Amino acid sequence: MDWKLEDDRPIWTQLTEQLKRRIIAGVYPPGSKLPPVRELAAEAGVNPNTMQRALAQLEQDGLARADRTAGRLVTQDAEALEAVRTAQARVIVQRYLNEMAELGYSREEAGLLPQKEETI
Amino acid sequence: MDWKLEDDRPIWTQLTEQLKRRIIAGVYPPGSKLPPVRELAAEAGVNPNTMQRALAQLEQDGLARADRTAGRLVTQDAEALEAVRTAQARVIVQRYLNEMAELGYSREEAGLLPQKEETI
DNA sequence: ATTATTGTATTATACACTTAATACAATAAT
DNA sequence: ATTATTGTATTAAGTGTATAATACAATAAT
Repeated sequence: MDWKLEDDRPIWTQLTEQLKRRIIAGVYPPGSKLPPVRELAAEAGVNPNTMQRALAQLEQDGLARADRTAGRLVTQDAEALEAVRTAQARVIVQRYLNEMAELGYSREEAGLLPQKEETI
Repeated sequence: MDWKLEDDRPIWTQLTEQLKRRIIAGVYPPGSKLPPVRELAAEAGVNPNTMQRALAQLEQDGLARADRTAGRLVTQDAEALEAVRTAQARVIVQRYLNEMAELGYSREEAGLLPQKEETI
């Protein structure tokens, strides 16, 4: 999974999102140690300050906590992770349906398109 | 349809998107005259300069053109409008599927959820 | 004990976005 | 003819984002 950054939203928010996705997807398993800020920043090609900000948000969202010098650990609360995952999914589905509705697609059309997106 | 503005992306890009949606949805029919910049700006609660920028982008995308003092007219090319609509839909569907995949949902799950989003 | 690694903080700079306040040119309305 | 309306341009100020360059404190590694 690469670091994909668009330029229309603050980088640090996008970094937080992608860190969340990696944690949810098991790239950084519960209880494991995250790579150091500087390393993550280098990977993503951003300034360490920017990655630091993204990690601070991750921490505020309860998905990791810093141990000063021991590094930064992913939360071990598997239920919390699953809760985040379903919450994210709900947001994504709702936004999808909303956007399609604004384009004038019916609920049925919007519901069917993701299964055969070649037909669009 | 209200002017919904989030604060994590430039306002002018969001305004352009919503103007597009209104045109596609027929709020501003093909060939019709758009409200003046100042009026649109007042409606949306933004600075006229910001709305001006959004309209300039709309123009660059070929959905309207300005007549100096006669106001700004929506394109009459209905086919172009339909093309924009399907292009938008394609983007939305693809992004939806991509985001769900990143959360670890299979193609089938992602395709089914929009039809019964209550189950999430 | 010394060194390296880690998270964190600070200061300065540059840039894009947004608002505010005007102003101008062209033409529609009167 | 005069006025109002329209799109457009300009200048200034404030804010948030991102980078760059350092520095510090705590502790793991040696």
